[in-house]
Amino acid sequence: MNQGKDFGRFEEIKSIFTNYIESRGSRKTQGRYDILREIYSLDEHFDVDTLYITLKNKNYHISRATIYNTIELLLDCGLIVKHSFGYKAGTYEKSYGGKQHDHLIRLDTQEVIEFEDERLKDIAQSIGDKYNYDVTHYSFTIYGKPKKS
Amino acid sequence: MNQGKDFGRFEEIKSIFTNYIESRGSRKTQGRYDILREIYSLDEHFDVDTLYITLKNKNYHISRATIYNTIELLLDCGLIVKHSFGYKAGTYEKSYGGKQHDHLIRLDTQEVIEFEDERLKDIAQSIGDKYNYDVTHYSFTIYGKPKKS
DNA sequence: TTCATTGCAAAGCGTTTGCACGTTC
DNA sequence: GAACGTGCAAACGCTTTGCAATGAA
Repeated sequence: MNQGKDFGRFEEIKSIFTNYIESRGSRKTQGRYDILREIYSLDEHFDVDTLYITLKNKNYHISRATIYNTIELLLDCGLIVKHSFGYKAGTYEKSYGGKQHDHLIRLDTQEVIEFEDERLKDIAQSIGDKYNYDVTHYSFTIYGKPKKS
Repeated sequence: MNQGKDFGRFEEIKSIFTNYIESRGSRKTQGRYDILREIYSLDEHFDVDTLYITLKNKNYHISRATIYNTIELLLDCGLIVKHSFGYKAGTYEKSYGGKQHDHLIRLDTQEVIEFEDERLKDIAQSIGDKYNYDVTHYSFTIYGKPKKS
């Protein structure tokens, strides 16, 4: 089960976060770990408000401000990605341990089709090498419309 | 000169827009063409507010609401792209006749490096074919940090 | 003439900020 | 104990909306 898989890796993820926090000289607060755990227990995209409500319903006492603060940290250390397909901003997703997928957007209806293509990884890698970057993740989005045939 | 190149194609671009407007049964207003022309005279990214101010300074009497309205149409017919690198939303760019380029984002500083890679076009095409889509454009964004070497 | 489009200003919505309080180090 | 982080609410900035006026068809 998916959730199980992610939770199995959670210690690893948590330590990535811990290392990052320590490297910044920031503080390891309970709320930050609660948010990280909640995000990694989700199978799909999330937005801040939904996450806020979810945490509230689970009786965590965490404000939106803290969520935004934590998301900033998680983005910086590459544990989540901010999705943006050219619309519907403010959507995030965990980015560690999942299967890479990318998106085909239908321009007239904004329908989203997910696809996988292994070639992209190599290209990302080669561009990273070219500029001497470690690649954390990448995003490939295609826009189009069904062929009129 | 770059601007000259784009203006040379402007009639073509304009007719794409006209065809799209007609296909929707919408109206061909002066403002819409003014906005299109202004966007295609720009060499780089733009945001709505800058476009609004620019038009205002050129003594066009066009409101933000109209700009948003027109941008919606231009997005729908693929003449512009909404950029989003995971931050700094609300940035647009013309997407017809320009050279395809993609982006490598430095996660800690958000510096943007532009690169070109012809392989992406083929991949976009092959994915489009797979789902029977005409590909209008695509966007490949890589996130990472400089190697610590 | 009709009705889509416009301008304007107000409203909406996601995100950020200021401040006093609470917590980590 | 000293900062940093937090919660709250107000502020902010971008985008959308309601409505009367305008203008394309």
